Amino acid sequence: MANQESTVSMLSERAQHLFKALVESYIENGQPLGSRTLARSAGLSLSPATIRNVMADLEDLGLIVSPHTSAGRVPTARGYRLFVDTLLSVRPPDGRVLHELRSRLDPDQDAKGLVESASSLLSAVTQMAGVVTVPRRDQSALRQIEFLPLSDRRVLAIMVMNEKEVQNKILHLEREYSASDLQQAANYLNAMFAGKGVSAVRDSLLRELDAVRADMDRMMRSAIELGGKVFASGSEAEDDGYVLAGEANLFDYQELSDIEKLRQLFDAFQQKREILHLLDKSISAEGVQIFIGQEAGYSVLDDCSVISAPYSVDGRVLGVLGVIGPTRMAYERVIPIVDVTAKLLGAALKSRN
Amino acid sequence: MANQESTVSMLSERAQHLFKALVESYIENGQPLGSRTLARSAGLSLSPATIRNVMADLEDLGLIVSPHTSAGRVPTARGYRLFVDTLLSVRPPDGRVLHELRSRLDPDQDAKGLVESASSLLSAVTQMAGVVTVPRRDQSALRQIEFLPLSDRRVLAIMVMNEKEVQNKILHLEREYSASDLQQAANYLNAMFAGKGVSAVRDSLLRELDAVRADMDRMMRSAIELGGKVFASGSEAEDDGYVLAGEANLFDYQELSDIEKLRQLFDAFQQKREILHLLDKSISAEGVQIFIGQEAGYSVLDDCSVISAPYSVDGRVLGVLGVIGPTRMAYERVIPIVDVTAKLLGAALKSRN
DNA sequence: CCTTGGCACTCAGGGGAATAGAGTGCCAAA
DNA sequence: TTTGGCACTCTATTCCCCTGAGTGCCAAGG
Repeated sequence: MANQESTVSMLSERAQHLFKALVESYIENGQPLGSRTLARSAGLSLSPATIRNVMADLEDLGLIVSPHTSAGRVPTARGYRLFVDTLLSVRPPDGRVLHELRSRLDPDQDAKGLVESASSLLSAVTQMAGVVTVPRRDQSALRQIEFLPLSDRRVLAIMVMNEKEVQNKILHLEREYSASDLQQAANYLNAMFAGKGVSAVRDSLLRELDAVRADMDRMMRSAIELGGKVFASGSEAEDDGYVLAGEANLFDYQELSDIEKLRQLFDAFQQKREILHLLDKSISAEGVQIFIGQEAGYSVLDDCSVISAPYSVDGRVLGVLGVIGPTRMAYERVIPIVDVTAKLLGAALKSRN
Repeated sequence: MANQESTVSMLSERAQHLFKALVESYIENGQPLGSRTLARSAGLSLSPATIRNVMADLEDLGLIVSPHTSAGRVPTARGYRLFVDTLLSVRPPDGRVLHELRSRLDPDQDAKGLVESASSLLSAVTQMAGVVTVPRRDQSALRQIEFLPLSDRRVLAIMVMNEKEVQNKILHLEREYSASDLQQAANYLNAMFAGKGVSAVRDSLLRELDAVRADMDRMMRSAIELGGKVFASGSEAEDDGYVLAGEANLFDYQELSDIEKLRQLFDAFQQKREILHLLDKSISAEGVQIFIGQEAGYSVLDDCSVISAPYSVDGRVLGVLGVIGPTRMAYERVIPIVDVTAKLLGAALKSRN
C-alpha cells in the first residue's frame, strides 16, 4: 500500500510527467503509445530515443507494458493505481451533468424509485454500467403497523417505515386470531415501538419472546407473537440486492469484447453474489473507493475497474453505489460523478419526512 | 397466411418427411445438412442424388437455403413457420421440469415474486431468456384503503388490493387535511368501493369529481377528492414493465454471436418498448403465439424467435409471458413449457385468497 | 418417369509465406 | 545526458493454395 509512495518517489519529475501523459492519452484513445507519439504529445521537446529510455524505466517499475514487441506501451493495473493515487487531477462534474443528476433524483419518489434513478443516471452519465445496492432497512424507523386478516390463518402485515416506505408480509399463523385480536395487537405494537428502529424492535421482541411470561395477558402475548413473526430475522426483501443499469454499455468497449469474458461478467451480474461482496468492501470506506482490475479479487472483473462510494443519511451508511467499466476509464471524470451521486442520493433519501 | 397450407399441399409425403428430418436435425446440431447426411439420417433408403432433387424443390419453395455453395441447407424463417404450424409434434414437458415449475411457483408469494420466479424458471428450463409482463391491475379489486399524514400537505395512501398486494402512493394536496378528515375519507371510500375493481372505482370517482355537487357534505367531498388523486389514471407502477431473466443465456448461441447484434438486442431489452409492443400482440391471442425471425417486425429480433402466451385468472388476461431465443430453438420442447408455465402462473396468481 | 451414379464446379476455411509497419533496444557520438 | 542510427522483433494483413463438403446437371438404368 505504501508501495505507490515509494514508487512515485523513484520517478523523476519528467518521468511522472511522461507517465501521466501516457496514461491520459491511452485513456482517451485506447491506443498503445509509442515513444514517437509520446514525444510529440508530451510537450517536452525530447527525442523519441530519450523517451524510450524513460519508458524502459517505467516498464521496469511495472507501471506500463507493451502488449507485444511492436505495439507501444499501455498502463498496467499498477500503473493505473499510481495514476489514480498520485497523479490524478479530478475535475468536478460539468454543470449539465450536475444539473441532470440533481433534477432526476427527485426526493418525491420512494426509495426504490430513487435507487433505480441513481443507477440509470450513473450509467447514462458515464456510459458504463451503474449499480446501486438496495438501502439497508435495519435502522429505518417503524412508523406504523397493521394487520389484515386473510383467509385460512394467514394475515397480511403492513408496515410503514420511515415515513414513506411501505412493506408487507404474509404471516402463516398457528392459530386463529380474531379481527379484534389483530387490531389490539397492532395498537399495542404501535404504542410500544413506533419510532423505534427495526433492529431495536427485533431485539426487544426477541427478548420478550424468549420468556413469554405467565403474567402477560392474552392480548399482549398475541401482540408479541405476531410481532415476532413480522420481524423474524429473515424479514423481508433483505439487503439481498442491487439495481444494475446500462450493462449493455459494456458491449461498446473493445477491451471487453471477448465474448466469453463478457458472458461471465453478465453471469456475475445475475448471480449478484460476487458483485455484492465487492461492494460490501466499500461500505465502511470513507469516500470513493476504486478497484482496478485484479485488485477486486474476482476474475470476472479482471479487465474492469469499479468505482464505488457509500451513501448515507444522517451519518448512517445505507448502501453503496458505483460504476463498473473497463480499466481504461476516464477516472478523473467518473470519480467525482460517483462521489456526487452518492451525496445526492443520500440527500434525496433524507428529505423524506 | 393461408400460404402454409398451399405450401404444404405442394409437398409430397416424402418431401415433408425429409424436410421435417432436416429441421429437426438442424435444431439439434446447428449444422447445415447436406444431401448425404440427410440421406443417411432420414431412414428412407434413397441416394443422396435423389435427396438433392427434393432439397432443390424445398429451396425453390423458400423453406431452406444454403448459407453458401458448399454448406448444406438450413431452414429459413418460412421453413420454421411451416414446421411449427404443420409438422411439429409437441411433447408435454418432462416430469422433472413440470415438477420444478409447479413447486417453484409457490402461490404464497406476492404477485411480484411470482412474476420473477416465472421469468427465471422459463429461462432456466429453456436455457434462453425468459420474460413475463407485470400483471395488469386494472381489474384487481380494492380491498382496503388508508391514509397516513406526512408532513407538509403530503399524504401517504396505502391500498390493499386483491387480498394480498399492497400499493402505496404519495399525494400532494392543495390544502390541509386533519387526521380525522383522512380517517373519515378512508372509511367512506372503503364503504363505497371495497371489493370493486380499480377501473370501476376510477370511473365512479371521475363521474363524481366531474360534478362535485353542492349538496355533498364536507366529508364526502374530501373523500372524493382524495380518492380522485389516488386513482388518477397515471396511477402507480402501471403496466409499464416486464421482468426479464437469463438474458446472459443468449450469449451461448453462435447464431447470435455477432457482438453488434447482441448489443442491440440488449439495448432493446433495456428500452423495453419494442419488446412490450411485441408481447402486447400476444395478449389477445388464445394460447401460445410464435414469432419467428423477422415476423416479429423488429430488426433486433431478426435472428430470434419469441414464444409467448397470455396468462390469466378467472378468464381475465393479466399479462403475457414468454421466451426469447434464437430462431433455431427446440420448438417442440419450448412451446409446451411456455404453455404450461402460463397456466401455472395464472393458477398461482388465483389461489391468493 | 423416378432414381441413381458420375462428374465438373463452387466455395469456405485453414495453413503457410511474404510483406509492411510500428516500435523497440542498444550503441556510439555529440 | 541526449540523440541519431541501425538492426531486430512482432503483429497484422494479404495472398495463395489446398482440401473437403456439397451442389447441379446429365445420362444411364430400373
